[in-house]
Amino acid sequence: MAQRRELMTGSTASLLLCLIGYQPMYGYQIIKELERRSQGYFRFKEGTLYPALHRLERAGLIQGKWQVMPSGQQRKYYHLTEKGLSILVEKRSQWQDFLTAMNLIIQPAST
Amino acid sequence: MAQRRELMTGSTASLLLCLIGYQPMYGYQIIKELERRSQGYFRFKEGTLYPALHRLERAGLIQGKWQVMPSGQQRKYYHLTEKGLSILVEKRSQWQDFLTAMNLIIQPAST
DNA sequence: TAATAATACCTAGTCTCTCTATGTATAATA
DNA sequence: TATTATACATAGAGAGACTAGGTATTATTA
Repeated sequence: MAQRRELMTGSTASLLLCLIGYQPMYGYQIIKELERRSQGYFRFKEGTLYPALHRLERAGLIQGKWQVMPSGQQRKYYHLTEKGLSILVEKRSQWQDFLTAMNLIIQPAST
Repeated sequence: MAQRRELMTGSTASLLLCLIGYQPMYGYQIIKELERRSQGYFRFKEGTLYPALHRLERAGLIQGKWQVMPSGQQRKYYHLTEKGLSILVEKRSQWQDFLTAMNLIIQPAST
């Protein structure tokens, strides 16, 4: 919550790839979904999300497509590319490694 | 390892407070201890560690004291301040919250 | 109906943090 | 004697999160 900013760097890309991996999503939806699924913990700012999405797209991990709603509203849906999927798999295992290492320090069993 | 840089931001302060909380330590020792305890995962660069220690000291969370070894070598031992201890407690619980939220996204149980 | 809130996208500039590269100095080892 | 390990330090580059601002449409509410 308050202190989240610090732990955020580096987790952002994983979170976005993960969500978009479930199903194609648009930016605003991602913000809401992240908040819902994390039970209110993640509250991405637009100034964080949109640049992050653009970075992922430039890197070829996701691809965005504009869609016009019946109402006339425009949304940019992002879906995972093949490369994005393989990076997602990689990032999941990196998260596990990081988690393991952190717990060795943060929750000490002994000396 | 390779990708650690990303996940690192924000965990550094917690790791340092944690280690120094176990016992007063000096910089070089912290690098070695972090690597040992994390079974090789954490390999802090000096350019990361020393500025981080200085930040923590400026913030009043740790305090450094020069000590001269019998050999003549100088080491700067850091110990936790009271404020540092309370922040450490806080950071431990923040880590738990972050971990919980991440796992809700990264390891989905359902929709 | 008018005002407000929610939806939906965007970015320039600031701030903070990690890392590279570099410097200094001593002790231990080959 | 030369090299490696120990021990500290910082300037500058690069990356990413956030603030603060902008545009536009739709839905709600007073």
